[in-house]
Amino acid sequence: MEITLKDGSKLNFAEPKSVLDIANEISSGLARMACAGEVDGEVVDLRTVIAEDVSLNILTFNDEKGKSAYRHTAAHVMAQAVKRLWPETKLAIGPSIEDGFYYDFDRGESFSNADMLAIEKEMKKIIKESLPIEQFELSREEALKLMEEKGEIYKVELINDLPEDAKLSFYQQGDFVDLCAGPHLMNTKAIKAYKLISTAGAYWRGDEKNKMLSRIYATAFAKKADLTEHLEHLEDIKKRDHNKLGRELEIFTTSELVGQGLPLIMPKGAKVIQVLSRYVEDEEEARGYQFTRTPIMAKSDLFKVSGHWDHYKDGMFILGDEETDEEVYALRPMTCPFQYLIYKAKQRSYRDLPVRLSETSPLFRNESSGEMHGLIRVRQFHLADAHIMCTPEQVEKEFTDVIILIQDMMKAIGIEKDVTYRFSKWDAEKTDKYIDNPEAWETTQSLMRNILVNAGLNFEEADGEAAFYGPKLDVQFKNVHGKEDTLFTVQLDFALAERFDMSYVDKDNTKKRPYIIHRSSIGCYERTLAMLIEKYMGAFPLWLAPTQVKLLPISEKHMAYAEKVAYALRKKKIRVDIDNRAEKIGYKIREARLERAPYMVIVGQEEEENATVSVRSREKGDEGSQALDAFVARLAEEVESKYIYHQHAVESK
RNA sequence: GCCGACGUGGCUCAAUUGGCAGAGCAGCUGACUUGUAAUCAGCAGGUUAUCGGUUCAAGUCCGAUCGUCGGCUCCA
Repeated sequence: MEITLKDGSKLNFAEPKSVLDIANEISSGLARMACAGEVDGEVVDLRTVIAEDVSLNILTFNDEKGKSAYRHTAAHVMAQAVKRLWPETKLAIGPSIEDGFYYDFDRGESFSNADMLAIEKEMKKIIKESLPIEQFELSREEALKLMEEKGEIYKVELINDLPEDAKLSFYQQGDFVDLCAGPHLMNTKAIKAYKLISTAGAYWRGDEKNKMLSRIYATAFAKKADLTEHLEHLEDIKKRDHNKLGRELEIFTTSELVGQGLPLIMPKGAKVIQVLSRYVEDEEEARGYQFTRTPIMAKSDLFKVSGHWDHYKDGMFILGDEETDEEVYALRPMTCPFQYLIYKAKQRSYRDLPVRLSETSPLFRNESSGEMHGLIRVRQFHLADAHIMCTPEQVEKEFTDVIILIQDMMKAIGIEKDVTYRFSKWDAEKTDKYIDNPEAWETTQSLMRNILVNAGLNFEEADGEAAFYGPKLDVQFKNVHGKEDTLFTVQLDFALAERFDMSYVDKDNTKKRPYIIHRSSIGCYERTLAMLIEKYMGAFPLWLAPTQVKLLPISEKHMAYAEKVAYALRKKKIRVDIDNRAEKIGYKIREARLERAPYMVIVGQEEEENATVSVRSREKGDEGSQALDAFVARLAEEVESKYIYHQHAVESK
């Protein structure tokens, strides 16, 4: 047989050989590093015997899939340690994940810090014992018998749910056996560096109706130094956490008196949001949006028509008591029905379409108590929301224009490379979650997929992530903890025009249903602000910075000149703060740096005499002195160039 | 909502493991009038998240509530 390696070279063998043997043929060093193999693109165990011509890639810890096999093995070692310490513990599942691995256990109680240390210690023993890891397969009957004997009820459930013809693969190391498709390393001693990170509750099979198990998150690396680096990285991440930094920088605060999920945006945070929303509204207006202002609450009847009452009543703030009151109101969880009624307030002709209605909407959602997180998940927030009512012929262009708008917004705030796109579809199984109209779902989804493909977007598809009334394009962003959230969304709604009896009169003088696109441009301001804090570690780009110039007079004697400089800057709409305290200049600089001020301007006797300023920028540090006029012009231009960037984009279309 | 950890001046943290709540920074007042990452001195600031219990005695132990954090579930 002939084996083709990654670099194109070929090896010939007369006898069948395992992946590990072949790795050994290449070099003993590679064999030591090998975690798994990839045969004709399929990941296989090192034990897999190859008997025919294939292309083979030996995977090490440096390959994602090799890393995954390595960590999965570490997960088995951890599970073995837990079983040794607490034999009654039942095993659930233990996969590798992005930065490590976890294992879910049912021990009746959760793991304490002391338990975690004990587990780490036991893992060390298991690794030292150099237990060979062996793979074997069983028939369904034998597999069930083995797992039942061991009392592994979760494994029994897993086996029963596997298809009839599934191979039932097991891995064994010493006294420990686990149902597992692999691949795995050859011996427990291969695990060099590991660390238990945290414990958490997790529902069996991710269903809240099931029992809550105890999950242990951990990680493993091939080198100790890499583990240390990873742990340091985790510490660093905490420093950019918007929830900590945002409070330190006086962007927002919270109060127990106000309540959970109700952040108080402080002047600096409010300034960033104001600058952003002015920008967004100007951009939208330039692209043909009209603005509305609609009530923050409505009678329950409105939400009953839209269907939100059925789907999300538990998530709404309801004013009044349905049992006793004649009329019940609710704070609005979304803007759509209000804008639909504006659309319906007059007769629409095909000539009027598309109608693009935009609003910076305060919205209220009664999120469950465990869901709130800083500014990312809150109970009151402000969405840059809009609804586009258009004809079927206009849908593709309108949808594509929304994508362009969102991409322009992302460029403006500098995050276009930090996001991923998700095409969120319905799930035919979950009939209670989605409007039951399979045909409409299929038509709308294929229409949307075409639009996304034509727009050249690189997107993943996700089942069961759609809105109840239609599929979505979600723009996803990962926060510092690696948790993914939707930042922006565009939705194709095939259902609500019908429910609200919305129409337009077409060329042929018949009434037709418009298509509706729901979209946010810059998303919800609170969440976007959180993302910006983490992205820039509080050092906002100049045009967004709450304070653009921090003016630092050398002493109180130079306050008058400082005021003059401030006036010159403010005339150009540059946001200036003067530090007029009787402190030394070094002290003032230190504080201005901690505030992340983009520019510091130092003025003293020398500057006053020559009508100059001494500039210190966030990027370059001390830039020396410049003529006041020149500095003002430079800054004004730097801010302006950012702001008008996309206006040009519109004009050039 | 569920699992777990946590809650001491604005912030960061002490308090001999049940025995007088304390420090630094920030704040205020005064002095200094300063040239590129912390000037000096003084003052003020706490019903230890809240409520209840155990005890001669509770920041510390127990219970409930509220809130924060990490997960799970959910996210129109």
